[in-house]
Amino acid sequence: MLEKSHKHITCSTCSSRNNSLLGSLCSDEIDHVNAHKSCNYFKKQQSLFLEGSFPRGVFCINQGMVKIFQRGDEGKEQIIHIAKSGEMVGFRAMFSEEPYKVAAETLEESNICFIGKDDFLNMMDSNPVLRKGIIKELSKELSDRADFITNMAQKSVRERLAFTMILLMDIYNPEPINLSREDLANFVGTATETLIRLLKDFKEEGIIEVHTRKITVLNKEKLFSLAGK
Amino acid sequence: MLEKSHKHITCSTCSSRNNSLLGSLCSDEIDHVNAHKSCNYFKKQQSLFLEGSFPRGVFCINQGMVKIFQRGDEGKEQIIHIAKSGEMVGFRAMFSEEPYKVAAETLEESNICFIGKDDFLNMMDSNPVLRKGIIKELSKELSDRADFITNMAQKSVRERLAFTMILLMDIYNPEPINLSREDLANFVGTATETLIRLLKDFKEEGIIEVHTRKITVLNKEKLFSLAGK
DNA sequence: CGAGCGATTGAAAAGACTCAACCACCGTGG
DNA sequence: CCACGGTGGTTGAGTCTTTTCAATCGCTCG
Repeated sequence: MLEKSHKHITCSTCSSRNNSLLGSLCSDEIDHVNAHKSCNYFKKQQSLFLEGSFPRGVFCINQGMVKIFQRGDEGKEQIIHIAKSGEMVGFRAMFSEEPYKVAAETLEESNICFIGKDDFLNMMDSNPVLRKGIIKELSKELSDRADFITNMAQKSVRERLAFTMILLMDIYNPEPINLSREDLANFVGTATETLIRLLKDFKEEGIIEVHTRKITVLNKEKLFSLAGK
Repeated sequence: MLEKSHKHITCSTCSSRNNSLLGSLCSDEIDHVNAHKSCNYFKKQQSLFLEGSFPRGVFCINQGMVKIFQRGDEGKEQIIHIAKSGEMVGFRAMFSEEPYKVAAETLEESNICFIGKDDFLNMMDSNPVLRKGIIKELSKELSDRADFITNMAQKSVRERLAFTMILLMDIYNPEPINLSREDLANFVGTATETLIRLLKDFKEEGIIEVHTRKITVLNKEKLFSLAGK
């Protein structure tokens, strides 16, 4: 159980920061961020920002899990990405100076800090390493999304489920995958019923093990070959 | 017909530059680019770069049309984007320092300039406006791709075709859309046969007019309502 | 204990794909 | 100048995947 603290989380000792985009900050910069950011505890299924709203800064996940999604015409969610501890979310729309095209919501209780737009942009101006990191990150995500598009367009639901489970395995590692059937379906891009039937198949084929919401991958190799990679 | 020149195209008088990412360059920078870049004439269906190769710089389209695509497991292309005059292609992988995940190929004969990696990166270091432009561009494309993913996941082929035609209309404007059936199908993410049948439907419904490869949109409103926007 | 939501199953329908055949246009070479 | 071959475009029929709709189950929370 997560400590439900509204307490300040100190950047300099934040274990999630090292392998994050803010890993390159010098101690002066850290202190500055630390002094200007705010820290918040989020319950499960709480919203960070909504589609259509305007970015006022970036969110930095200290502990927890956040889904990034879009709502299609009939209100069905399409999950684009799941962010975990150490990731920053919400900076894309801030750069493009447009309202968010995606929404963000916690999947579990989380501690998440918030850095204001100006603070963050100033930091980017003065820190070339941070800047390069951000640009690199944006570029990487672009190519991830190209893969995502190609998968969606060309693969069967079964193949996409395998692919998605590989992604989720890395995200949840070493814990089992823990998502509602609906969220899982909305990530794979299929109907909930179809997803459930496929999970059953995977279970019968010995690829996964299921305990209510928790899914453990037993045969990673088979998953890879199914995903067609 | 395009002038098949291997002649140098002068940046300072390039009509495509004003509304491009390089619109912000001062005259010194322009001169520098102009002196260091190379210019090339590309035939139709000529490759700019392949999936898996390493970026050595960026391509700047003076005149012409380029498709950006990925090849799926069975070799079927998925078109991710179509770039036109004034656009730069190939810089994403350059930033992420990874091999290209996508390939680029001309759709028609084109004049395309090439700026070396070092020249370009140096320019970015010294020009904050260019830098902001690039970051903004990357962010915009990320949200475009989120839309693309949601469309792929949730819409029918018919709806996706409508959506794609709206995109293409803007790209080809004021010319009619001019793509092979296969390329069009590979953009929409469907089989060529299915695409042809839907085109026929659209034609019968008075939405489009078709002359061999050339497609003219007659009823934009209907297209919008079909696309579900 | 009952309401309600998430998960599951079944059956039917719809959408899209595959395969195979055929057409139409275009440039080439005889 | 015309027959030929090739490529891209088109059509039809059958099949399969996936969705939809409806019903049921099971658990949790008040």
